[in-house]
Amino acid sequence: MSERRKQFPFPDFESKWQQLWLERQTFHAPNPYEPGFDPPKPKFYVLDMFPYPSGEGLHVGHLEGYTATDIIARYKWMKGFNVLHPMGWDSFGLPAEQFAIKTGLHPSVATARNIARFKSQLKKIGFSYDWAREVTTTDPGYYKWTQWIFLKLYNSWFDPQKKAARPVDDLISRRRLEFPEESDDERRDFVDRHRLAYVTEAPVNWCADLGTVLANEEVLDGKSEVGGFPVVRRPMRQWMLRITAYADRLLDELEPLDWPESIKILQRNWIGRSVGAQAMFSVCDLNNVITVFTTRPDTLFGATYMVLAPEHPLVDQVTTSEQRAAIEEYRAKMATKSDLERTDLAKEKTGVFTGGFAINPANQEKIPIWIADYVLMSYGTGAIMAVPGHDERDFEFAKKFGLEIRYVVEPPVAVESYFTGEGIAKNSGFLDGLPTPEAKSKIIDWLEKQGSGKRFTTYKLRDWLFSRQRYWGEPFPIVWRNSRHEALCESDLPVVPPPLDDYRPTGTIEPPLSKAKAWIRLSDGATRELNTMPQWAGSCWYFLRFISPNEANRFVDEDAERYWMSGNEAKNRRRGGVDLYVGGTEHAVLHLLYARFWHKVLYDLGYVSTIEPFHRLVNQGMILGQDNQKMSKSRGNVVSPDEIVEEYGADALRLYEMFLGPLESTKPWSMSGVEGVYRFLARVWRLVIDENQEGQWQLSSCLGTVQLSTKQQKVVHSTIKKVSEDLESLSFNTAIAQMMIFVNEFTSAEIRPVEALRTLLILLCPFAPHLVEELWWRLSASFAGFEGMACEQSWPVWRDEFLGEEEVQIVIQINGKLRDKVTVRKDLGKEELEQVALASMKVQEATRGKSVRKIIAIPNKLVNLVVH
RNA sequence: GCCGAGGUGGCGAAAUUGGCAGACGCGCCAGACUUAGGAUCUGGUGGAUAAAUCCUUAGGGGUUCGAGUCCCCUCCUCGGCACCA
Repeated sequence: MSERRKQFPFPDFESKWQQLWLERQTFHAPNPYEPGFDPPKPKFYVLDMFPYPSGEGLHVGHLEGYTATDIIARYKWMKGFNVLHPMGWDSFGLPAEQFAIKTGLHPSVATARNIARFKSQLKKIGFSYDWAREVTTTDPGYYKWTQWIFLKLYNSWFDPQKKAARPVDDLISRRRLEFPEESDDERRDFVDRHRLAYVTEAPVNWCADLGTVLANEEVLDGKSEVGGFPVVRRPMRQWMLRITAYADRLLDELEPLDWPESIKILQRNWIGRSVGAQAMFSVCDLNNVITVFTTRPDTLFGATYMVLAPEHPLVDQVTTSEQRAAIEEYRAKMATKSDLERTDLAKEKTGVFTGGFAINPANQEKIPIWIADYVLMSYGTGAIMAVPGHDERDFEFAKKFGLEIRYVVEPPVAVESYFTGEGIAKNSGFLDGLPTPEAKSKIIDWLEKQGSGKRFTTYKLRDWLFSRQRYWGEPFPIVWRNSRHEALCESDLPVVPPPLDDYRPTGTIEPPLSKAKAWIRLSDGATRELNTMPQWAGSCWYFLRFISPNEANRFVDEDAERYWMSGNEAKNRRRGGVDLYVGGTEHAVLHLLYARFWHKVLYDLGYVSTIEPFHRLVNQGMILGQDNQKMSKSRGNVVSPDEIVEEYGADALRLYEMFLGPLESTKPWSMSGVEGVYRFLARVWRLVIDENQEGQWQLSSCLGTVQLSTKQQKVVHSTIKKVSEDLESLSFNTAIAQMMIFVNEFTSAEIRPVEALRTLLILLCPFAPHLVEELWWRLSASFAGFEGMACEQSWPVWRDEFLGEEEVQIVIQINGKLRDKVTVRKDLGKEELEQVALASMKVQEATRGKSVRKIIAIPNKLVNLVVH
């Protein structure tokens, strides 16, 4: 096929226009105070999720979002906006390093090569990126500022009163005032416990095959998200970021964002705010209490036993000597099991009695304390009060081990076994007769008065495990001295990783950086932190660096940040952010949550002007292979953009990416579909260009400057309207369909009015920019109105008076079924419509011998006769 | 199990406030032009039927003059979470 002559000569002109756009800096957006900056112009920041440059290159799935944003960017330029549309590379992190290990190439070499490959692929598609703003997370000039932001996190704490991050210095001086007698070391310990970036020894997700720990978000079903290797829990000393401090703000400030509701729900579920109470149970014969969290404090009188997680610190003390052997056996069994195995056993409840008892604070009854793996150490307090009458899990456990079941809530309709809904309290002393919400509130008040409980909110969200035992990541700007961590000065940034030849995992928990003996030791005896940051670090703020990628003195230029991130509502400029952010759902709880967290910290400390980074978010759907399966190398169904550009051209690729269906939905690729839009582009070409006897392309002889017919006028203006409106709602597929209708209409015209073609070319320009520029340029040789480049024309405006006709077709129904169609004057009144309908021959036939009960007439639409 | 998104011709899909179901494209069929067609142009194309007509938006019920669209139930597909107290 490639031997065949192309239907239009895209190979001759695509690179020509790409070069011209570059040379003339057509899509360079000036910042405030820069030459060419035009203050009255509105701004528009349209952003893609930047890729990590893998060795595989791009496939057509990546390009769907990129094409959509490019069309919007070009459209906004034509609408008179100053458009920020940048691209860069998320080049640190596990995938890049795994690839490097596989191929034996140093990550820096492989990364540079992959970036070059990705960039040339993107350039061939004619995206209007402002390449002067390109950023690379592995560039020292970039990660200097990633490290700088880490220092801000390290040197801040979360003030619960203000619900905001504040410099840790404030905390130190405050502490000094409050506890003047405290030693420096004690004060440091206190401060270190409050930093937003802190070190802790905690059970973490260790993946031996990857040689690193992983964040909760990176572990799926007990396996690593990258590679699918087994992950086990083990205690290790790690860096954490205190994202949990922001849980409420991450939830509440999510509400006003223009994001898909489904993504908001994913984030809400991940944060998992749960409102209830803590209650304290004293342990019999021990001077100790077990604190539990419950969302149903109203069922306290129904708590007939307690369960501790096997790892709970009080298990040892509670266990009696008779039960110790059984408890130890159970705990040992649990310790060897991975999280996956533990949840797999979920079908059948297991557990062991500790021999110990606690006192139910509500009724002073003695209740047994068990341990069971259905109680998780990582949630709530790691201990529960079991209410088998009103909780499914407690019910199953109580049934299995013959524990007492007591019902304390009367359900609205009688149920067997257990009832988890709301009802009326019973068998609950002073709560009896109260509906659930009132009972909850009353028992909490009572607990608080007794000093044995309080209102409490728990979250599923855990602090963010921020260190990795990897080579290819940002080094921490931290050194250790006398087993204490210390921040480096800003002037020491960037901390550049040592040029290791052997950067593979060590096979132990020691990070690869431990191999760089000389790099580790500083002259003053301090040693460097050996962990590196996770992949997500660089992507937490890249959208800010795009604003001023070469700024040397600050992570982002202040004026430029205020300009590009500002909201469009004058009344609330804090409600700003990127105007349109397009990317896949896979980042719903990882990147999008982390980036929001960093942004809020930067906002609190006064470094950025908006509380949220991304005002409007759109998720593009996945593109499946032609076999309806997920595109993957192993299935052999990957479609590369290179072959499409070669065969059909960049414009056909762009157009098909948008024509195959709505942006948000999952849909399969089809090669014959590509041919379809390719044929459409060829029809546009032939609308303007003919082939002469010698086989050369020349302007068509059918072109002319003639008056448009009413019908043509209507097609032109309804196309302007449809394309404009569909672009605003990102309905690219239907916009293209309308342009096809336009072309079908004018293909059959004897003389093709140049004015109409000019409008079509402008509308098509954001979609198929190369073809349009070429035709525009060729037309400019013989016709007026084609000065400059097509992409610099202003967007056309439709006029309603050309949309309508004097006559409209009216549908006549009998009992809701279509019986006839008539053409009448537009806006004909109801009474006249009824007369017209009754006069119809078909209606008279159908209603003969029957009575017309009712007539519904909707002007310009239909008449429905109800007949018996 | 829970939460979310979906289910419309042979295929990808359209369808303001409920108002002609299937726009547009692919595929298929026929014709034209051609030495030729895997190019192009023109016409046709949801299903059943000889036809008038009837049926048709996963399935069932409901509201309505009128339902792809609103309400209730069931089934299926995809995505997320998963003993979260």
